[in-house]
Parts: sequence; structure tokens; C-alpha cells
Amino acid sequence: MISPRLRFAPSPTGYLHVGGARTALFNWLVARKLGGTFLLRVEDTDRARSTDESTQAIFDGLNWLGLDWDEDVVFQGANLPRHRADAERLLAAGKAYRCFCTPDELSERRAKAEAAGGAFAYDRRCDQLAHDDVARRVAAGAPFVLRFRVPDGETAWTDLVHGRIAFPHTDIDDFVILRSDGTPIYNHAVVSDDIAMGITLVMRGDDHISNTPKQILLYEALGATIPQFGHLPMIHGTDGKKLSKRHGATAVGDYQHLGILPEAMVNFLALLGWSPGGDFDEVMTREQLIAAFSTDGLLKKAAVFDPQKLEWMNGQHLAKMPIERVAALVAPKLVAAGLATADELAAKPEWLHSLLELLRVRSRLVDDIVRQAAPFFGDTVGYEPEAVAKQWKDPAALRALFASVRELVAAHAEWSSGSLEAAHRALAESKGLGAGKLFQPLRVALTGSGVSPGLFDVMVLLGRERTRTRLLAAEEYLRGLSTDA
RNA sequence: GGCCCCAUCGUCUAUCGGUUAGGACGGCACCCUUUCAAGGUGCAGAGACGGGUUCGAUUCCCGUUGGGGCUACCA
Repeated sequence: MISPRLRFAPSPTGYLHVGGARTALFNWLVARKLGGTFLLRVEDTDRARSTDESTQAIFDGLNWLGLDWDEDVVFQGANLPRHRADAERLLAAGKAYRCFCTPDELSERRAKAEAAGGAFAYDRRCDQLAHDDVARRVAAGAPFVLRFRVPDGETAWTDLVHGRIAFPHTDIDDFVILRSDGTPIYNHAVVSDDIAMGITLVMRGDDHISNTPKQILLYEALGATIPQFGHLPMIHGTDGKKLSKRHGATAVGDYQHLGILPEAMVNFLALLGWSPGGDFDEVMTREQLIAAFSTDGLLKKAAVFDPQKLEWMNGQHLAKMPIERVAALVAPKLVAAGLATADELAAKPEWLHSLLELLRVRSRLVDDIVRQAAPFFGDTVGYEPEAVAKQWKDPAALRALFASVRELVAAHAEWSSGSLEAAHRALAESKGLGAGKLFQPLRVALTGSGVSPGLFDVMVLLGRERTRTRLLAAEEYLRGLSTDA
């Protein structure tokens, strides 16, 4: 497979679905791995359902994931003249024929066939029409569609993931290729476009397997070279059914807003339906994926989308990526949360980086970082009732304890985590307290919560002055508790 | 109904005839420890079923069952 040309061909009728994103990803991976070309074609021929918003959503999703395409986007709708010309070429060559059956007649016959328990197949009645009869109807302006005349025989191909797949033609109807309004039907438009775009490898979901023999027949009738096909397994929801909105977030945009990183999404999706084989580190960068990728590792079985594993993977990427990128991602969200202004953050990049180092290891989603960041901004903190109830059971004693800490903090020369810890341990010991008996109440005083990064890392980030004011505030709060009591 | 595809722990997967069936997520336990994470260690957990082929089948073949897809003048 030398320099293959591939394409991702979504129809803009919704958002970029994770299944579609994965199809795009595999096409992209093959192209990047083999030095091929990855193209994007928007299949907007269903004008009733296609929207500009959906088209934009597809572009946005692909861009976010970093799946760049190599040539101008092809809009299928713009190729209508060629679709029609190709269909008429087939008619002229005797490979297609006019069918005057109306949709109503067809659905009636279909209903009748199904009621009788049989499968409906077009009976080719219009292919039996006499030439002058056809001419008369055309002259009279009777509407007609163009149907492809399926020859006797069998169509088979060697699928890149499934191996040989064959369909006897007895199972294939004389399918419509051109509607009565002159617009093409999916299979015809796809083949016409794939030929025009020079596509050499068609990779798509395996829900297209049954379309493939029809398309191959069209390639042959049009005298074109048949591309290679590869049918990827589907992605299912946790209940084993085809992934749909019922399963929650299914659009890549949903995950973007949830705080999933594009590299994590790409990594996760790549491992759904593909494996490099053997033992390997599942956390991979885009570059590592390209390096490891091979169509040999494509799986046949449908995979269940596991959001938990996606989040785990996101946490892995979050922990490994350059801290500057984390900062770039989180800063706008801190601003949006009202914790700081962009200028304030820009003024102390090193402080921000230290904070993020502490928080990212405790986070799976980007937004988890934001949720934990509040205690590090502003002069005051709100106390979580549960934390107060659990850690501040003896207000009077704690007030005195915090006063001692305040003295320690004011006098302590080396403002580093290790040094502060040693000093506090000594303080706890001098008071006859276990370290935890001092640290946990102190954590609540400084962060308002019973959960936070290492206490002395917190102090370092807070700085001496804010540490002092928070202690004061806590003492004040505790005074209130004891008078109430 | 017809046609097609698929089938290893709950989930993602390794295994290309011979393994105590390996890893990862999740779960549980323990370690680390000032909390929470992260990290480390350990435990539980799988070849759907029935026939073949073979000295030997998770692996190859057939059938059954189960799941999925397609079956439009949708894409």
C-alpha cells in the first residue's frame, strides 16, 4: 500500500460522533503512517437534514482532535452534475434503466411482501418495458428513477480487516442510483466521488459492509479501478447496544467541554478497535500512535465505549504533558470561575505552575483542577461544614493551637515545604499531639476543606502573609463556635 | 423474515496449535502517608455451547446460541 489516498466522509446531520471521530482517526493514522493523503468530504446531499452548524461542528471536532486533512474539503453537493452524468453514462451503456414505479407503489408492494412473510425485492418490471413504451412515458413527462441493473453472479472483495467477504447478486436488488428529481442516491454519489478523488483505500464503519458490493458493481460499470476496503467495527454503549444519545455524551464536543484533552481522546479512540499487539504502554502521544500503527492490528469485534477508562487516560495525559500547556488550558477556566484575572495569572507564571503541579496529579479532567484551585486564590476561604464538624471539635483548644502556629509561621525563616513540615512536627510534639491532630485542623483553617494537596506545599503557595491571615480568620471563626457553645 | 459481520475477565485487549491464558481500566486489600490523589504490591475475575481436524485446541473447520449491522427515490 504505497501512498494511499483516504477520506473521511461524514454527513453533516448532527455533531461529530465519537464513532465518526474514530473512523476519521483511523483514516488519518493510515495516511500519516504511510505518507498517504487524508481527505475530508462532507456528504451534504440530504439537503433536508444537512445544516451549516453540523458542518462547522465536524470541522471543529476534527481540528480539536488534531486530525488535519490534506486538500480542500469536498462538498458532495457541488458534484451533482457529475453524479448525474455518471448515472446517465450508465443508462446509455445499458447498465442502468429507467423505472417508473412510484414510491407509493413500491412501498405498497413492499408492505404486501412483508405481510406475506417474504422479503421484498424489486421485480424489475420496468426493465421489461418495451422501448417505445419507455419513450412514450418519457415524452409524456412521466417521472422516473434510474436503477442499476445488477448482473448475475457474485461480488467479493478482500477486506482489510475481515478478509474475504462475498455477496451473491441474488441478494442485491436493482438499486436506485438517481432519484426522479435527478439527484444521486448515496451509493452512487459515494462511488462517483471516490473515483473523482482518486481514493485508493476506503475505511469506514462495518455498517457499510452491505453497501460495498453495490459500490463495487458501480466501480466496475463505470470502468474505474476498485479501491481497497477496510471495515472497522462499531462502538457500542455500556449496554452493548450501538452508541447513541441514550448513553450520554457521544459528541466529541461533549468531551471537550467536560475537560477531556484531545490527545487523551485520540489515544483512547485509537485503542478501541486497534491494538499494536503484545505488551505495550497504553498511554501514547499522537506521534507514538502513528509510529505504532498498522492495519494488521485492526480488530473485528465491536468495542464498548468505557468513559471511566477515558477519564483515567485523560488523567495520565494531564500528568505528563508540559506544565505550560496545562496552564494555557486551565488559566481561562480559572478566570471564568472568577478566581483570578488573566493579568494576575500572567504576572506569576511560576507560582501558577507550582500550583498546577500540585493539582494535576489529583485530577482526571481539566475541570477537576479548577474545582480544587479555589483555596489558593483570594484572601478568605469558606469552611466546608463537614470538615468543620469533623476536624474542629474542640474550638477553644484549636484556637490556642492556631495561635501557636501563627507565631511559628511569623518567625520561621525558611519558607519551604520541608522546613515548615519539620517545624510543625516539632510543634505538635511539644504540645503532645500526633502530627495528624495538628495537620488536619490546620488544613481546614488554610483551605476550608479536609482534602487538599500536602499541607506545607499549600503554605508555600499561600505565602507567609496569607497563611497568617487565614489562621487569624480561623481563630475568629472558632471564637464564634465556642461562644455559641 | 432474508443477507452479512462478530464472539477471551464487568470493560479494552495479548495470544499468530503446546502459556500456571498475559496486560490495562474498574473493584477489593495492603503499603506509602498529614488528608485526597498519584505511586507500589497483592487478590478476585475470561476462552458462550456442541461437534469435528490434530499427539495436542482459546487458536483451524462446521453447527447451535447470543449480539450487532443492512434490508428506502436516508446517508
